[in-house]
Amino acid sequence: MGGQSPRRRADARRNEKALLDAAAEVFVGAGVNAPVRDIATRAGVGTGTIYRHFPTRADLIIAVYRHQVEACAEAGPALLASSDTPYAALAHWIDRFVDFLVTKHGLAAVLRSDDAGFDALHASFLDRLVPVCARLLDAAAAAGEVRSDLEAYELMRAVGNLCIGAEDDPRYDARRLVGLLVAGLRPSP
Amino acid sequence: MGGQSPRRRADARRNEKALLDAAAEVFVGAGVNAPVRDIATRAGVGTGTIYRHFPTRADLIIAVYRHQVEACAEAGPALLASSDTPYAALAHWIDRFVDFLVTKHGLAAVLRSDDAGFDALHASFLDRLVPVCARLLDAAAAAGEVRSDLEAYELMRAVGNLCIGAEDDPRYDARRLVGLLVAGLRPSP
DNA sequence: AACGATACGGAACGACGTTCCGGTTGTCGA
DNA sequence: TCGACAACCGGAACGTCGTTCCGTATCGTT
Repeated sequence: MGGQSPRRRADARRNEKALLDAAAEVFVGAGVNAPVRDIATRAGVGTGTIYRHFPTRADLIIAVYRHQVEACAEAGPALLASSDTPYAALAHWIDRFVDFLVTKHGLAAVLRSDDAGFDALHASFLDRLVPVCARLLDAAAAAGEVRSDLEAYELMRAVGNLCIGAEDDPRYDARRLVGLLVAGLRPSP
Repeated sequence: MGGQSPRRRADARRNEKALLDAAAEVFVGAGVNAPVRDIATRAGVGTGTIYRHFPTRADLIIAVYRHQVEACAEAGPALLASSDTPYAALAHWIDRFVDFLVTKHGLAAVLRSDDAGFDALHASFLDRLVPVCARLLDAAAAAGEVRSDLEAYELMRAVGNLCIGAEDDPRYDARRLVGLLVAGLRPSP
């Protein structure tokens, strides 16, 4: 991967960028489940164009948040190197992931796999982040700071689930609950 | 509440029961988000009839699971009386709640509030169960077994969220993760 | 300038939740 | 028993959504 194969037409490249920008704006206001037509209108293109560039809605979401997911992934090793203990690094990294999810309307809700069609998004995000989480988790387990019988995949899904619906309910503080879950990771006495 | 006010027509009562039975069957196979038309067909009625008896889909879901929610609510005080410690009672009760959610396809996913229109279901379930949970939580807090800075509402929502998508993913064990969360409730050392 | 490949726009399709209304059927008083 | 009226029913119809399809416009090249 690297070179964009044969070189596409100028209008195609222009429209792809317009769509990404429009989608990002619409997502902020109306959540990741905003109607496709709204995104197309905002970008000034037809609905057909959106599907030519992003075969499924999940592909569009992936593209919009690609950079942020990448940044989160890269923060993992950095935190491990700069934190006092592996457990502290894990806790901070998960905080960062939670911040990402909570600030994107409805993104967490779409991370769950049961809605067919979002498998691609599910896989894309998790494929990138689970190994990072696994490294932090393993380091903490090796240091005896957490129990060692939990998969990173399971932890990531749990954190994602805990973030669902956290945007519009002042009585529900996802950050705190994730903190509780992470606290529950410590080895039983 | 108690007496069904003026006494409805016989066919109305018959259809309501047929609808409840049909919905329960369809929910098992296709989840609580099964198409309304499927339920109407299975019950042998038109789609209009379903909305006359249950103004919104949430009302139908509430009616279908009313008995099980009630049973779960009643188990709370019983567990508190029969368990060794309040914390054990809380843990068992939450296990029971998790069993309920996990065995109903997609029910947990619909407990989150962000989908407008499911507010009624959200409120109905939580209004009944949050006080029960609060009593267990308070008892455990009073015994010094758990930290005391968490609302029952928040805990219930967290447990509900953790159960989302637990049916169709063998790599995700909601019961265990809820267990971890409950473990995280213990006071910090 | 002219041509072929490429990409565009938006009408069209099917599925869904929900509403509406003409026809039917229970119920109750006479 | 019977008629009339309110209650109730079925399913067609509407609006919204994601997605597909195809006639047309545009780009890049010769």
